[in-house]
Amino acid sequence: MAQSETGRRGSYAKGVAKREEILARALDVIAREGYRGASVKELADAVGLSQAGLLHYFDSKEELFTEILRKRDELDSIGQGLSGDIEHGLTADDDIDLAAVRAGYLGVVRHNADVPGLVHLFARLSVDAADPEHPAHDYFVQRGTGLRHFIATAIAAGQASGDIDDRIDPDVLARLFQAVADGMQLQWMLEPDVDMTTAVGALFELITPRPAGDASRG
Amino acid sequence: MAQSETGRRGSYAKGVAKREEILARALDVIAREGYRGASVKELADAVGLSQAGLLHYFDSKEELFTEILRKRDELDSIGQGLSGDIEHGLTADDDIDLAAVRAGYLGVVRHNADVPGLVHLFARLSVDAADPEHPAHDYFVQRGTGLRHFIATAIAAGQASGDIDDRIDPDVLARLFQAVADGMQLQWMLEPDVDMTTAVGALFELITPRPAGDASRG
DNA sequence: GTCTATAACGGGATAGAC
DNA sequence: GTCTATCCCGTTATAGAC
Repeated sequence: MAQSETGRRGSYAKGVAKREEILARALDVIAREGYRGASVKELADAVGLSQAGLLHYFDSKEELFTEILRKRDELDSIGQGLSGDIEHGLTADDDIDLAAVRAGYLGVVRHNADVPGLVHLFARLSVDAADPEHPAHDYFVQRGTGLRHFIATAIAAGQASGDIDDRIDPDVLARLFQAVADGMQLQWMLEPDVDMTTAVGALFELITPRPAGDASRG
Repeated sequence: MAQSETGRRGSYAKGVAKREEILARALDVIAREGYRGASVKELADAVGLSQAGLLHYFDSKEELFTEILRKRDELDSIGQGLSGDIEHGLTADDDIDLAAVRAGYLGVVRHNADVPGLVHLFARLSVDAADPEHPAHDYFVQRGTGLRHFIATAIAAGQASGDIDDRIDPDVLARLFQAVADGMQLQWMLEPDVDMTTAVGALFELITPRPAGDASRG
């Protein structure tokens, strides 16, 4: 248990910076070269450190990977600066609408196509983190909660304004959205030709009472 | 590469039987005690063989696990005897309706709650199998295709009879269903309290034009 | 702070006895 | 057909030099 926190002492500043640099680099490497049960060694090579050198900054492999995920979320989340919000509960509930959710989702899908390794890592960890003992368990729980809150808020707003079918509870619908996102991701990993956009677009269409809903809000 | 096929010679009969017994036993153990990156050794112990003894029947660890999954599918698939159909393309397309899909799904959900280890193994492998080189890759592709075909057929029928919203292409909807099933499974693994049924019920509700659709067909 | 070297372990696979 | 024994590999983690 070394410096798991973000620099509580002045002299840690350098170390923290290096940590960040390592994470950024690792993210980059995994994104491009893929994650095939990546070992600390592999990552160390990519980062330009020895295995021991890398573990100097992270207490264990699992902590390292959890940090990588967290960093990824920090960099590109649903919108642009959503990630902070996801973790702390959203700040400005009002200017969230389904168009934003949709746009954000499309952006993520587009981006993910460029970083298959990260997607793989993410999927892998989300399964492993099912174990309550796993270091990333809480991370995934919180991430899911925040994400659903974000979506549910948008849905509730849409229902209030009559744009969205109000038969379904917003929280339930949010779960549905999350499930579809994760599930389609899985299908895409298995068969990269599938178009995640179509399925999600269908879901959007299903929740709109009107027949033709191309974009924008009513 | 030993006897990967099902008994091509008479004298293999015993071996095949033993294989089956091993798989059944392994399934049972994983179901109850969970799958935590299970090793061949662990499984061998559970089955009452040595590691080498077990590998006498399976060429590699990965083949073993793929076989386990296949066996699971054989035993409990969506309906009762669906699995064979899934693999070979459905036989009787006519008597499939959404009620059957729904009932089948509910059955699986209920059953899965009793075998968390299997669910975990399945999820783990479906991620790993994204790699085209993975021995279970084709299995998952085929399984998905069959499953979606099954669902799409039911949907198409429902649309024809006016029970289902016909805005969405059946194949796309089928993907959506699969995604929801997989995605909810993931959420459930992370937080066992979530009720998979509710979300899927919501999806069913979304695709029915009518407000109150409790069960049965129109 | 970073390296080399190595410990300590566990994995899957294989050889060979029975 | 099954076991024991062993091999060889890769893993994480640590000790200690620089």
